[in-house]
Amino acid sequence: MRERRSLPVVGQPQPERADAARNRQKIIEVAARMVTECGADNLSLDEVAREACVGVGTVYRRFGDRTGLLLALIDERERRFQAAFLSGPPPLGPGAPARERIVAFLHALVDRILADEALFLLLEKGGTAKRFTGPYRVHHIHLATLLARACPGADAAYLADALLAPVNAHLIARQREERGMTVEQIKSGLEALAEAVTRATS
Amino acid sequence: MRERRSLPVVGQPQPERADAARNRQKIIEVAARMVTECGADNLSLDEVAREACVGVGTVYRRFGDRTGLLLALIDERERRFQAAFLSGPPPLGPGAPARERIVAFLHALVDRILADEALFLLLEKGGTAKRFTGPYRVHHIHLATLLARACPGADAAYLADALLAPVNAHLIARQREERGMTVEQIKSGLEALAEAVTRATS
DNA sequence: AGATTAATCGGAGGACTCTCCGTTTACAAC
DNA sequence: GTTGTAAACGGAGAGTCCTCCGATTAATCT
Repeated sequence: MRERRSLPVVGQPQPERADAARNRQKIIEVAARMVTECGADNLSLDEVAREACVGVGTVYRRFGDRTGLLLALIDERERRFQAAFLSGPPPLGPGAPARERIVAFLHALVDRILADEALFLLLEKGGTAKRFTGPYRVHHIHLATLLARACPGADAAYLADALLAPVNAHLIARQREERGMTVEQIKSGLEALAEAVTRATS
Repeated sequence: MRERRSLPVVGQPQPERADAARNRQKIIEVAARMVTECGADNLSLDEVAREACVGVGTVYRRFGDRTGLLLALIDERERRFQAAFLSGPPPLGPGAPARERIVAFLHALVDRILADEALFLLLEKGGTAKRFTGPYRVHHIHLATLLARACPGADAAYLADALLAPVNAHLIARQREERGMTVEQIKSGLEALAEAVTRATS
């Protein structure tokens, strides 16, 4: 047993080996292409591996499982979205009254989900574990913070879950396809909900 | 080509053949037992078929797919629940003011979901198609009717979706396990939501 | 350069869902 | 009984997800 070759830098996650990084990139590219080409629910990880010229094992080591790959595909747009509500211009970002920010956030979230609809549909099929692990947690914290400010005394954490629950790819898809609702109608439904909640407890 | 042997009785679905009925029953029994014994997420239809001494094809012809079997397992308790809110004693059944019935319904729905928690968790993983095909549709119609009475002028159909959305096995499981909420806390969160909605638009 | 070693690779294999279709069987009519 | 036929049966097989582990290789040390 010898000493470690180099001291690990705390806080800096060990950088990936060159081949690993290359493969991660290639897998993401191939998967993204296949999703836009063939629709997302037929996305087979075996096929992704084949098209990317790597073994199946490689896909799973890099991304853990199907859900992990989905989260990676969602990542880029999601970061922009998060930047927008955390530090962008009002009313989505800081600077506007909490109540307005809540409505702006819900509207933007609808658009966000529609932009990656197929991916979110797939994501929502995964087990509880990861479904609330990715973007959801961030959205929840943000909304709960705004709600705590807009309605002091209420259970902000619960209300955040309750407002987030109807903004869900499966439900929205069904409202549009089966009940013929437009995006505007959905947004104003959410707006009414948000206003009812913030008015009731202030 | 000969005439049909007997005239089909309109409205009465052709009765199942004896062997078919027997197999359906046996499959349901076996599946129910396996769920209570081994937990529900490890329920393999191959294994159900083996234990029930039928071919896999039989399971799929009887129930269509995994979700179909799940719905059949849920069915008995679900019927009792529906009878309770459609024609049972108030405040859940008819006779109480709409606003009270809404709260009573949401509370009862939480209990309903917890009673068959494992089954509902599985059910929610299925695609959009069947998830909104089974109990959901009935719950939605009922709640929308009550809402239309309690808040005339509002979009009752949308509000029903919005109130139903947070009553969802995955979310409730997470609220309890990860955030340590009690069932009572969840119920009073829902109650606050329902009151905010019905107050805002009346 | 050459050696060392831990990280990475890749694909065989197990378990699962669901489909297809040739074979068997329940039921009704005679 | 016998017979005809629509319905039901059952299991092989295709397509998936994911795991495991021996072979390979990138990065570092001398």
